Amino acid sequence: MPDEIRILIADDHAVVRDGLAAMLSFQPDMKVAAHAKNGREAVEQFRAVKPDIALMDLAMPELDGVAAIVAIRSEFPEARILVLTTYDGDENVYRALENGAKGYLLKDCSTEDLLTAIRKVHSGATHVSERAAAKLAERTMSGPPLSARETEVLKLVAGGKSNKEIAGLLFISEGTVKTHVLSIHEKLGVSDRTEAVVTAIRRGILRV
Amino acid sequence: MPDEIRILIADDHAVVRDGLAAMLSFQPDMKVAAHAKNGREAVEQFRAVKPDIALMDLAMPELDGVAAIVAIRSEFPEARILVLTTYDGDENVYRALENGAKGYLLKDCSTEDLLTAIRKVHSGATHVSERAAAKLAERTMSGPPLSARETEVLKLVAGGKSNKEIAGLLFISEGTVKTHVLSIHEKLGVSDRTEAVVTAIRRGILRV
DNA sequence: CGGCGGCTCTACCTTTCGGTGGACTCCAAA
DNA sequence: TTTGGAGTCCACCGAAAGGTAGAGCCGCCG
Repeated sequence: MPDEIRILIADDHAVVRDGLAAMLSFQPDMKVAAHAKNGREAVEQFRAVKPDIALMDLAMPELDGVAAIVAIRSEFPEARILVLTTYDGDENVYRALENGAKGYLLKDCSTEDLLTAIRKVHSGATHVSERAAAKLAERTMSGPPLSARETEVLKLVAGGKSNKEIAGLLFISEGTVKTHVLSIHEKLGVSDRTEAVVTAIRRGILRV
Repeated sequence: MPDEIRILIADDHAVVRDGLAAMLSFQPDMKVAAHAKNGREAVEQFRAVKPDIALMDLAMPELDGVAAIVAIRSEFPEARILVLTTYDGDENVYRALENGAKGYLLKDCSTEDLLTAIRKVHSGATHVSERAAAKLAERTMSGPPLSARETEVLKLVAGGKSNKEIAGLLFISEGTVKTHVLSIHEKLGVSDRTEAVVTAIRRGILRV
């Protein structure tokens, strides 16, 4: 059957994978071609079965969804990847689409939405859910992104490190760390390190 | 058919609900009796259909899983509720079981594990996954729980409030706030407010 | 080439936090 | 009834963080 859509499901939750597979098994024009429980497996399976669509969660161990997208698209630039994930901050939406995902759906969408999205992406279109699009707009609105160094500092702040400890770990002066922390405050629109960390977690810049 | 297990699925993600339903539809001895997309609906649906088992996620809007468990069990003390959720801190495992959940599974379990757990709980036994049990042990090990007041203070700390601001909001002195923050540090095993917030989020004491 | 942004550093100041060591009430459990 | 924990308050100290105002270096892009 030539019009069958062959699908790769990548999600670290077995019950979600199996549930999706069971759900898709009712669709005559779709077939689950492979499963993957982390990003590494997703890349391997993509290479092995060359699915028409990859349904990809973002929060996965070993290699996260964005990294898997990057790896797959560097090898198969035509890959059609549809992100299907839970509520994630704007940063994840941005990173996924920036790296070539063709669609972005939240898991609270309906089955019909999912099937529609799969067919749309398979036909070459893109599909971003309203809420994901809203998050993207949010991210675009909310000022310049953190630099690599700032993100590095922020991670250590989230680990409860003091400015002095961070300075030691990064081989820079405590004053420089303060400068970074202050520009993090500005960019995130907060005024202390605790709120900075919470905001970053909520927006998907940091993981817990 | 007298041995059919009638199941209520409560999860805020439609694709997860539908996926689980599709998966369970392959089991001849099980039947999905109702769906609920939040805690309030879960209580209503439980009352309406009186399922043999409720499969309950914890992170839900309107009324969270634990609150729904409390409500259902106050009305139906014999209710058999099986929690099926993603990685959650030890605090959630504790609260769910403390309030009468009969089982606790993580979503990364296999389909067989889930079916086994459903049958076990239906037969009157309890079923807690290894990883959930490990979290429970962790919680038991990690000292006394936060008091209500301390949790209240911690929420405000997570909101980026200073001790002085918290004092104003709670109508207590700044010194008292400091006392609370210090005992939060002790109980969580940290030494600054930022780490306290991150630890609390990881353990499920605070939500982002 | 010139400008801009990221990264680094310095100096100085004020505010906040972390930590110690108390003290007093109230209430519940032993 | 006594003990203990929670919650409230106090005073004090040094350390850390927040904030300001610079400055220099480097690499990229117009």
